[in-house]
Amino acid sequence: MNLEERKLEVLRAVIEDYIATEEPVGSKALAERHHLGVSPATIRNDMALLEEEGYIAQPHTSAGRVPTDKGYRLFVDRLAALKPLSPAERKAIASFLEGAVDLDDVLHRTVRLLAQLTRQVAVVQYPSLARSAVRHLEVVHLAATRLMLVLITDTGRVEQRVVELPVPVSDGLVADLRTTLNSALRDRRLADAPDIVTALPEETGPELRPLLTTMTTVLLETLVERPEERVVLGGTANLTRSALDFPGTIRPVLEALEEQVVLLRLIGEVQSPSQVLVRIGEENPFEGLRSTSVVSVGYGAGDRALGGLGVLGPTRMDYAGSMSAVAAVARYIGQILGTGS
Amino acid sequence: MNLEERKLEVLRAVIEDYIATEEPVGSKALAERHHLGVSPATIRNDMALLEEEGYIAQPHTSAGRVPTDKGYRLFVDRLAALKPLSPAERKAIASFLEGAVDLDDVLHRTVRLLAQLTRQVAVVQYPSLARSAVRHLEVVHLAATRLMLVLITDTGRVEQRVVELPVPVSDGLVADLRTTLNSALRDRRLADAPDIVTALPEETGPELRPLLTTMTTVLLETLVERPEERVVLGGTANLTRSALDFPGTIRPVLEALEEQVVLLRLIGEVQSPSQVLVRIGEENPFEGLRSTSVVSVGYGAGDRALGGLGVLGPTRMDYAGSMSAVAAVARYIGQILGTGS
DNA sequence: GCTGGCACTTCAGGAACTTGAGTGCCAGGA
DNA sequence: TCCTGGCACTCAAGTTCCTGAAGTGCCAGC
Repeated sequence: MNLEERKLEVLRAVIEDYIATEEPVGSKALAERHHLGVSPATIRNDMALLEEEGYIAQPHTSAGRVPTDKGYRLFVDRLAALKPLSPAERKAIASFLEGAVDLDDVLHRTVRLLAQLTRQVAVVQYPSLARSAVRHLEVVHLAATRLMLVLITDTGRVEQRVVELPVPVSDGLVADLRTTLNSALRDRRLADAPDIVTALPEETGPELRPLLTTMTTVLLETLVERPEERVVLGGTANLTRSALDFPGTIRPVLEALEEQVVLLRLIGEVQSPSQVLVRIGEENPFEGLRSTSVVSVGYGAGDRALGGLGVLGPTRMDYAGSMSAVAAVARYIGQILGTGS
Repeated sequence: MNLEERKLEVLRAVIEDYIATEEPVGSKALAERHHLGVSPATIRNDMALLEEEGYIAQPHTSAGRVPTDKGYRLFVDRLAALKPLSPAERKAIASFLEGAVDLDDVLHRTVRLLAQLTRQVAVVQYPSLARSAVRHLEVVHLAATRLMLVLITDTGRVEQRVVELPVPVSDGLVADLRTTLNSALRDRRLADAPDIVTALPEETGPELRPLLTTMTTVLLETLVERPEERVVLGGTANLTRSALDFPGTIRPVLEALEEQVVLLRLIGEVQSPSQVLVRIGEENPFEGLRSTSVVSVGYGAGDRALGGLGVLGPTRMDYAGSMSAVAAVARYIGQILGTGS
């Protein structure tokens, strides 16, 4: 084993021990717990080198070493093998999710499952509207001048908007509207809706045209252009597992987690399924999350990403385990939503 | 001012100062900050009496006094006048909630608003299905043997269930089903649905009967008997405002807040609107919430309670302010949902 | 290039002490 | 009968000091 290899082994050992003990790890402890085949003194030299290169640091002179963000990064990139899940974990995933009754239910169960598997904070994004396809568009005639537009997607999302009309409309006209909208949009992606819909009024009779225009405008504005992206959050109690993880308090973390915008940027940015993304400490774009890491992945049917999910925890977290769990759960959810429950 | 009156005044003063300073309050400080017209020595005597009766306590011999749960209870019952909201607060409520696009949006805004007004954790329950009325029932023919039942209530809730059928059905039959269900259930409360629905099959033709039975069974089972009660939570970061509020950690509190069941029992139990309920410390039915207080109230249209909302914080909280805020927001929400947005 | 030895640094924890806030009680006065 | 000022007492919190333990860096020797 040459110097470079051994240094990497030492880094791995430092990280593993630090994750396990939550305390700075010294050369002697390393020599005892890992059979590196060299003496503590040699390890000390290697550690001095690793520190020079910025992979580990000392909280104070007479303490052991602690991995830096850069150290974790190297670990994640080169050293962390995805561990296959235990049979018990696989079973937990399956049993946790069976019996879900609708989309809300599936996602709430998922977030609990992830939080439990990883013992971290879990975040699951609702399937993005833009990337979903229309399964059905219903128009409900609530009152003479009031319609409700109900959109049902192939991923199980249901969105509704109430629309006030300038003039009363008849039931017959509403039925026409329903037929027109459905035959034009069924099974099409919402992302494609703008193009499809703008051509519609020209193809229809003059009677339907104003109503159709009103409704497609609502559809585009509130469901396609400014779609309500939603996320579910769970396991926040896990933030308190170790008091040492966060400088001072968990307050900034909780505050960041309250912002949907933040959560969406963390796990909702377009990600291909099966490509696990890890953001470590300072790599995070948000002030309050500088001492946390985020492990996220897209989920979807096949290569079509519907949304994202992930976990968030202290930089001192079990990256290998989290990455495996996140990937496995995403695969599972992709299947469930792909079949259109 | 006789002894009893003065004792109450002293209790009020202790509570007010304790809430303001977060520190045990002594007789001298009280005499200075409140013009009670007596000397510290006299206040000391009164405090000794209040302590004997269990309204205040000493953390240790040489410290000032701290209110007990019993003290807060007396304060809330006899001393706390609802403070009228400031114009700024009224304006905040109105502007926060205008422009909400659907029910989810209304409730999410509400929870943020409440958390911000009270600087506590806020909880808002979705309008209870059982207490809502049916605005429309839609049946979507997804595939030959697969229907989706969509329920739209007058409070804006939309629930859907996918139903697999044993045999294929025609579009015409589905239309019949839709008409039958709607004419029977529209504008009726879901709580009354069981009675209405059981009589239905007998009144219909033999062709529709099996389908109708299947669908009403689903309707009753998943939407009436085991309805999905939901809540929205916000402002958890406020738990960290003062480190002293919770013995040890906020962990048990966060854990309790993750349980929908717990939240529902806290704010969802049938409450009449305009009757603010306060649960103080040990009065709470949950282990993890023994050092928190919950201020809750029902909201609804008129005297019909649709759901509950409230805030949760340390027992050392501003009861008067929280009660006012909770009541005002509930009134506002009741109006919005009553008009059927 | 590795190892054992050694001097050095720093933190954690405990003991002893001081300080200050606050109390309880009592005797005297309205 | 009730209030007040005075006084001795108690206890937590902060300060200082000390010691032990853990860990390092460096160096000479193999």
